[in-house]
Amino acid sequence: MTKKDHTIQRRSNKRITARDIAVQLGISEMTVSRALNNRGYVDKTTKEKVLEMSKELGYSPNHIAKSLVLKKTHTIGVVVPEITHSFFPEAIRGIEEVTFMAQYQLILTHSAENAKREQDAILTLESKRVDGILISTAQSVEDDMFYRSLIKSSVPIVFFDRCVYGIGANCVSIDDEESAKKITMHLIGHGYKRIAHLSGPLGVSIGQDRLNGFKKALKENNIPLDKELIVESGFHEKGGYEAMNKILSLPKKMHPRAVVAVNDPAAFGAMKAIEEHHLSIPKDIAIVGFSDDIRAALITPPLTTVRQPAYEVGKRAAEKLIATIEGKSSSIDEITINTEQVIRLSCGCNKKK
Amino acid sequence: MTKKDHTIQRRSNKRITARDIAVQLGISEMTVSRALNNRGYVDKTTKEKVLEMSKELGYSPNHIAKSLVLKKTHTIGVVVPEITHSFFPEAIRGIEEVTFMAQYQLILTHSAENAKREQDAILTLESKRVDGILISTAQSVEDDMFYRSLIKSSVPIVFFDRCVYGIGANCVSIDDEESAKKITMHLIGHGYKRIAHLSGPLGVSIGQDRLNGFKKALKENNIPLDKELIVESGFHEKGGYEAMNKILSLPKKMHPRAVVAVNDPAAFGAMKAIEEHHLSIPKDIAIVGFSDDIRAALITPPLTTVRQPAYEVGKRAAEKLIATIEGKSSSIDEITINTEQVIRLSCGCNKKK
DNA sequence: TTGTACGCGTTATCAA
DNA sequence: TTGATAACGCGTACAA
Repeated sequence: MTKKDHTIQRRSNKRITARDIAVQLGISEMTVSRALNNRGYVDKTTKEKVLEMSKELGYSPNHIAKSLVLKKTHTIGVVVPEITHSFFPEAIRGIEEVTFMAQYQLILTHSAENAKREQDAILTLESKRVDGILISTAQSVEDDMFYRSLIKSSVPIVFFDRCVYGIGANCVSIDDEESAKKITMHLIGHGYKRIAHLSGPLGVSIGQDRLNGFKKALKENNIPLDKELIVESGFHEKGGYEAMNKILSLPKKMHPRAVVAVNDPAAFGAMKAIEEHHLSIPKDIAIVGFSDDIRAALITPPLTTVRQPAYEVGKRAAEKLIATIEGKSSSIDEITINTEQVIRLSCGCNKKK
Repeated sequence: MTKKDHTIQRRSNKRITARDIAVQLGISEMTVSRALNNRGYVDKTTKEKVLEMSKELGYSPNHIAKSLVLKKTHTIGVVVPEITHSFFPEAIRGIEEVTFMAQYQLILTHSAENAKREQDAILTLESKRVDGILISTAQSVEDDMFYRSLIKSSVPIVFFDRCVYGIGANCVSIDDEESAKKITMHLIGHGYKRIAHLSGPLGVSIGQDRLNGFKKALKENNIPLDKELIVESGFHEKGGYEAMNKILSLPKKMHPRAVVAVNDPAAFGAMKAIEEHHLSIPKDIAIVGFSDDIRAALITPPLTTVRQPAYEVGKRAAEKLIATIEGKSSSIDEITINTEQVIRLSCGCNKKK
């Protein structure tokens, strides 16, 4: 039991356990456990010895064993459709800030917009016994059933950004409908009447919501809805480009005077198409996006858009999840985060007023 | 043991275990385990029954318990300094692709460029018994000692992008020095002689490496090094702006004709400073960046830069780590990934040739 | 082909 | 203030 022994003890590459410390000190594992976790009564001297020996042996507590008995992993699963979508790194950052403070780690999974992969990820997360899961769903949402049984399971869930509604699940998202309505109103308020919409995939809630907001704005201003001016573009540049080309292939007098794109990448694609048709933005066609992509301010002309506070969404979702995990919240909430309009040149609204 | 019983069995919100399945079927836990994992001999009929009952009860295998006995978590820890740095989402995406294929999950931690937080993260990852760790270090690297003892521990480590050299660790990174040298050579090749460098923090390897590459290029072309033209800007826009202002506060005839920025954000800041001095890019001062930020192509004038294959870096690092974990690789490698020059207008090199 | 005993590293509980 | 025992859910090794 001399110092030398301790050194020798390290020989094998086996991990040091609480038992090793106990044996070295000639005490029981329980005392070691208590000393290391400040739980129950431990003699001050004993405690110091334990701490010292723990350092000397390079002890690293085994959280796996701890989790098994405590039934708590201090781990949260995060499922996102596409890590590189500029929105998600920001959102993850918000999540991380909250979970870091609360001492949870994050298992990050990426569904690649694939429902099957998403389900597998969630199942794995359950098997890893995460304490809760944050989900932003893939585009190809198939069966509600999976989510319905999921929220009945013992793992707390909070959806963020892309939610599944109507199944009694927690959700933190942008007020997509309201925001889309407002930005459309903004165009209308500046005299535009004939307005097109490049919509997201209608299977995804935000695609549907933004379309609805667009429609509501028209309706409230008694502007008739022209179905040919609503084209599904999806969330990417390519889709925006194609959708806009489709619209521009209409007879000239049917062209829109303004375009509301479901998001900025789609708007970028559309801008390319508009330019290729030798039309000017915003003189011939005004355009607005959605998301305040980092490129929006730099493109020519700078794109008017709706800023989504991604960090805030992630933060609030994580807060709600942790509150639920720790029993401080039992309600089911649908939280919406306010957006902010960023008026730039692409909508041609600066001059008119 | 009738069907009815199974349903009743679900009452409590306790998790279903292999034992529950065994009891329902009147067999042993081991048979259940074997059936579920396709290991050893199991009667075909028995196996089917187990699988069916497993589904019926909604069994989710407890990976925590599994990990404890198998001493393997199928989890990899990732430590990045700043999730939102455009480089990292890409790199994580590369990591994710590899680990997904190999059936590992990712615990993502973020050090916020803080060495202390990074160490805590690594310690926690060790306690969670991850099978390996991928690290991109924080700017404030303090003691090698921590890393030295880390790589001696039982957890395989691979550094990526920002490495700690000279301690015998695996590393996958950009050939920073070579790339910086090449882009500087490119400027020199187009007639620029008086060239400034906005350097990164010299405590970080990439800051040091790029500076060295810059110096080498000058040296090989017998261009004298002017210390006043090397200013530490750090990695952000603000630092680039300030550093450039410092340079522009020199007497006019000491101004550089070209600038090599440590990365694109720093270049953006510098461009702002140059414009505020009513100087034209590239006519008065040419500039090049490093990293091919998503904004580089859109800014005016478009920025010449060095594209870093972030996805590739992440991918290779993950491959090396998994190979090490699974005993298919035991060498210590320093892998460098080639970069690619993206020549745009900011360097004024297009016209001259 | 199936079952039994034991161990993985930790903590809760109760006794000393 | 400390220790012995059992348990968390699963897999290995061996026996049947």
